Amino acid sequence: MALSKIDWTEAALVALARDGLAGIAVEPLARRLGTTKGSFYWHFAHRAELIAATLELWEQRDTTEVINRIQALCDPREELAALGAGAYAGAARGNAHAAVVAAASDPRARTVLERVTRTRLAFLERLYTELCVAAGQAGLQARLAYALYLGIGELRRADPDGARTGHELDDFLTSAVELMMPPGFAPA
Amino acid sequence: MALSKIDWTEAALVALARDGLAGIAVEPLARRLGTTKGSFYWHFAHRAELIAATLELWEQRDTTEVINRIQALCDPREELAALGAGAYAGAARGNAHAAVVAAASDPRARTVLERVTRTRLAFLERLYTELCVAAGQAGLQARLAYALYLGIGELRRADPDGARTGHELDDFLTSAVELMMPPGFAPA
DNA sequence: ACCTGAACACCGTTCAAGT
DNA sequence: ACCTGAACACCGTTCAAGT
Repeated sequence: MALSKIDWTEAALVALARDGLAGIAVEPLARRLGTTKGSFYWHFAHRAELIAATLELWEQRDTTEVINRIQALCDPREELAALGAGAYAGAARGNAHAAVVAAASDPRARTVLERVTRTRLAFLERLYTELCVAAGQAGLQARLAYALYLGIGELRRADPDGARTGHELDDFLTSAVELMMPPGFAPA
Repeated sequence: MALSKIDWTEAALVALARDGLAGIAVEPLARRLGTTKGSFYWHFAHRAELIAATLELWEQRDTTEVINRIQALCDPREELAALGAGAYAGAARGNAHAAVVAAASDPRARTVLERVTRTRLAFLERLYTELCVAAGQAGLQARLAYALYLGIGELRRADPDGARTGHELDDFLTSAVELMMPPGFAPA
């Protein structure tokens, strides 16, 4: 039965996380969707259009929607703690982010990645401002926290079994959230 | 004139950093080296063999040799500070690391990446032990520092112009090195 | 409106033949 | 020992033809 642009884009997002930008390949996707390449070229002008749609979908899912969910907590300390926990859990869910970073030499990937990065940094900076960090320091604090967030995810992907015991992992995440809190604030 | 395995592998490492695992492609490399695909298949059994050689070369350059250079400083605090500075500078030099992380679903990439990660963590853990961090804490400290190190690099690749002024960048790196120092130690 | 199927160019791989 | 050049399979792209 008839496929839509969305069907192709969803499948492409899965492929992006699995095999990087190169994984967004028309023929393999067509096979997986049980259709032909000709079908694809009805919905999209070319592969580049699918890539653009996939990057947009990734931005929507992993940035726009995540920020909305976190903001619903309405307590800056809890929001920070949730981000700290999400750094590790999120890395398990998918490595689309890793794929986009690796593809940063591609102008299309770079554009989306920069927008996502700035949106996330701005969100964090606002959080620190709400936590009464001096206006001049909130940006620095945000960058440090975001670097730690990114690194936690990357470390997990690089060495999934690195923390042998659940206890080690708890200590690691607790310490990470502590580092993300502004001085004088206990984690929520 | 006659090419060697090394010539191909060096070119492949450049391609890996530029275009990811998929960038290690026989025909484009042959074109760049001014030769034919047939030449490649004299030196290598197949593309997979070139990929393996490239990952080994990456490990050698970006882990083995880096650790040797850092260790030559012979002062744990200076070594940590050098690593902190290198986190940012290194990200500019190449994103082979990002390519390998993104390719972590590939068993060959994952194997090398895990070995590199454990080697680096063990090096950091020894550094913290030399800095008199309690034996039970050095591992945790190492993981936090390495996550921050990775994240700094990834943040730079994601948003190269994020720190508008050189002053902002200095503050960022100074704070990062401070976070990497064990409590009670001033940066070198 | 949506899809199939055949065509062609590009890259991985093989291999017989050249120097 | 090292390389060329032709061959073939796979995927991006096009397009005429089908429902």
